[in-house]
Amino acid sequence: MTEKKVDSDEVITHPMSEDDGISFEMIELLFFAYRDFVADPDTMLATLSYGRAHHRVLHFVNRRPGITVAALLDILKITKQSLARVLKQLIEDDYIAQQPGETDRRQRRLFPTVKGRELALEISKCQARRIEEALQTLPPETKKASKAFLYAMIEPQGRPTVRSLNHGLEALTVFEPDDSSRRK
Amino acid sequence: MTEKKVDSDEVITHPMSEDDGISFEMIELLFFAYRDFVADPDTMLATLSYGRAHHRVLHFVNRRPGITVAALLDILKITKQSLARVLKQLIEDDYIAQQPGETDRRQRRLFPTVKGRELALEISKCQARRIEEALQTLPPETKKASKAFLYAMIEPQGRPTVRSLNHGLEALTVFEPDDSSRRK
DNA sequence: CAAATTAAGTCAACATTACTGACATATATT
DNA sequence: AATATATGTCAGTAATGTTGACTTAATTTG
Repeated sequence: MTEKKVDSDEVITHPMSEDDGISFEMIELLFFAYRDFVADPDTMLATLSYGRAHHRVLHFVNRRPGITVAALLDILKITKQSLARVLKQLIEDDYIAQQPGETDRRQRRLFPTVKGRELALEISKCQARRIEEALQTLPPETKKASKAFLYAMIEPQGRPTVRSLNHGLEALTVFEPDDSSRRK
Repeated sequence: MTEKKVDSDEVITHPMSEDDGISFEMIELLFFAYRDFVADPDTMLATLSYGRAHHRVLHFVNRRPGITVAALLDILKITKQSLARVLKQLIEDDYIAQQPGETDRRQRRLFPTVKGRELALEISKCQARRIEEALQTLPPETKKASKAFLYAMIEPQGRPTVRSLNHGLEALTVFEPDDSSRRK
């Protein structure tokens, strides 16, 4: 019966700290850095009544024009229903257009419109500016080291996707999984 | 009247790439790394029917036992209402306890219970493990460089808070703003 | 001391983003 | 012809966030 104590007795007053052998600093840096990192896009998109979800869809469609819905779902790790809502709006508002797949006409491939590309670039520029400004104040090797760290923080099975976005390995689930004759 | 073109004409087929002078790689690394970073806590807390919001409240209360509601709102940058909902549950479930402030009895200072501390530590350990595993594979200077980068990514006005969490500058809006006679 | 301010809680209403599960349609594949 | 796949859609629900107005209690200020 010692389970239920008086409130003032069971309370802990000393802070959790690095003494516990845990890198709280890094944990919190990730939290705060990411929070501020997405704040800019959030603000910009709010003027269009769009949210973070719209941004992500717009971004990856611009990074992989012709991406299929399935591949997009795989990147975003959200459900079809969640995607459908924001995608519908983006298409209605002419930021994204659909075209049936040439080889597989069940697919509805997603492409940015000119308007969509402009918006995506505007937002990315804003985020890139924050990154560049942060790096400016630091030694040049910081960028490489940070990239390596963030990359290692990603689940192994997600890493190929990330790489493919930057090195044009388009046949890697993301783009044209049918045209995989070139690799593998 | 050249604004409204046929769909197939106005579509953009080439990917946005680093050629546009923007570091998309870093942007996406932050996105994917953060997504996987919060996935572990999300999973653990889901078993308690808690979400990310609960985690954040629990975390900072453990990092700053005795924190006031106002200071917590300032860290989390959410509204009183959003906080109230999750805080109420955490108190009901005996993860967090309230005590009136000694000098200012309007305040309801928040403390972790033993149960709350245990949960917070468990989650932090999990996140720290991911960080340490990532760093293990990389040169030793990576940690310092990454910390510096993430720190520089935070809005300047938020940086003192981050530092205070790690260096016990408790009198910095976060903890005991009344008892500021000791420093300053 | 009375008035104003502050810390916190509460209520109502609402928006966004996410989820699940079931079902429909068209197209490919076997 | 039967099955599988890609996508869309519907209904219902949950978590998290917002705003604005109001209350209570305690502190500060004129």
